[in-house]
Amino acid sequence: MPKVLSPDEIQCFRNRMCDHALASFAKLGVEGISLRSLAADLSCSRTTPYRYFKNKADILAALRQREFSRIAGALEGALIAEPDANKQLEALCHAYFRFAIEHPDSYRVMYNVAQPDPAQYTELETEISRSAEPIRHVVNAAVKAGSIEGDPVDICYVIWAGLHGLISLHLSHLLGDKREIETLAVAMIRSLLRAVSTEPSAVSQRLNKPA
Amino acid sequence: MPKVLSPDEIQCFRNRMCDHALASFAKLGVEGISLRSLAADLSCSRTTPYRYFKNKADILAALRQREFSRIAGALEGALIAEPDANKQLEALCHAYFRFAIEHPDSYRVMYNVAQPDPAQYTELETEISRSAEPIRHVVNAAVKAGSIEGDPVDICYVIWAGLHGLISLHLSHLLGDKREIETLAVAMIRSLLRAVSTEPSAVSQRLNKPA
DNA sequence: TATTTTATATTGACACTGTCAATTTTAAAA
DNA sequence: TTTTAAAATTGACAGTGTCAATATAAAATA
Repeated sequence: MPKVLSPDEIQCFRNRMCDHALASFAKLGVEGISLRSLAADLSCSRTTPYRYFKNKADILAALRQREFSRIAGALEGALIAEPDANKQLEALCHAYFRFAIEHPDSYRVMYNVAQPDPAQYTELETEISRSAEPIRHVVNAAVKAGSIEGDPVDICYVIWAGLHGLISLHLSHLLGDKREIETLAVAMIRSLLRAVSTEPSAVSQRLNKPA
Repeated sequence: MPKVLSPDEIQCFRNRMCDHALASFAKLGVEGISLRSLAADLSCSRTTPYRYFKNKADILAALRQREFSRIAGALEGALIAEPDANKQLEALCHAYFRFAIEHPDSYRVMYNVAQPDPAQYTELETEISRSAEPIRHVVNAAVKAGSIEGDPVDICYVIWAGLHGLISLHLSHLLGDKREIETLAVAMIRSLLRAVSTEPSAVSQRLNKPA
């Protein structure tokens, strides 16, 4: 009988494909990169990828699932043992920014690429919601501890949107290249914590005054 | 001699093309819509658009320029005569959200579509920076009046990012369809004003407590 | 070892795309 | 009515995603 591909071999091919697709999709968009050129990168024929992926959109979904899993892991790793829930939240926000700045292609593929039939890829959606869990967890704890106040879901969304908005504008080169993104990230995190915290003194500093 | 197209006729064709391209590009992306199908919408031949646009990317640039001009006009119109700079800023933020919610396709085309050779389209970039001017103006006035404190550019970016982030997540259906976007918008604006304001009492309310 | 078997890989083919060149149409000027 | 050149159409080409048909090669069988 024939040689059957082992699960490891299949996973290896899929990973190599995702590796090559990551930078390409992020730079030129999914439609800007041909399946044929990706196949050439892997030194295989034009239709070989069809044995490992259903179609081109399936490659994108696998890639996004991998990258969402990656950021989820990074955020889970940033859940430090720290009694002060506000400091925990601050560390988490910094970890979110750090991942986006260090892996801009990943972030672009996660949020800036149109995914056809998103509801069809349940494992992708699982990783997406896993990536949101650490913030949910810390915010819930902080609300229970009383260090921040309000509807936890609203707070999560406001914080997430603040982080995501700044990263999104930065990655679209809309923030003026002279501004240091790290400085803006610190300002944004300080603003968000100040907005939701019950004790203004803990994060009392305002945005930097002009130099 | 021949019939020469008047500037009005040229503008009319370009506008009709942008009208059809708006919803199409927003829904399926630029590469998901063929120039040929757009031409069919206009009941003209496949290559007729090439007399009015340099190429497909040029259609996108013209469309984005038009939509950025539209939001710029909306924000300029929201610059109310109001002595309280914080209320002015709040009105402007609401106008920003209102435009995005009422014109989701426009917003998607403005921020969610990869524009090839962006630096080449100077008139587009002009409209982009015009759309940012009202916020800059109000923030500068508020800083001068002392009602908000900090580096004006940082503050503009933080506010813009907060608004944009929430809209971006909403338009990507990442906010949970049950949440009312208007509620979240109010919460976000309140958070941003609270974050930059010098007088917490003016915008003292925190995010809504759970129901 | 030689043959069969069948999963894997490749090539062929098709409809479709963006864009240029060559051609036809058309309306105003002569 | 004829001329003229802008405007519109058609032809053509390389390139795309994807399916069907074919070729390859490795493992199981004889």
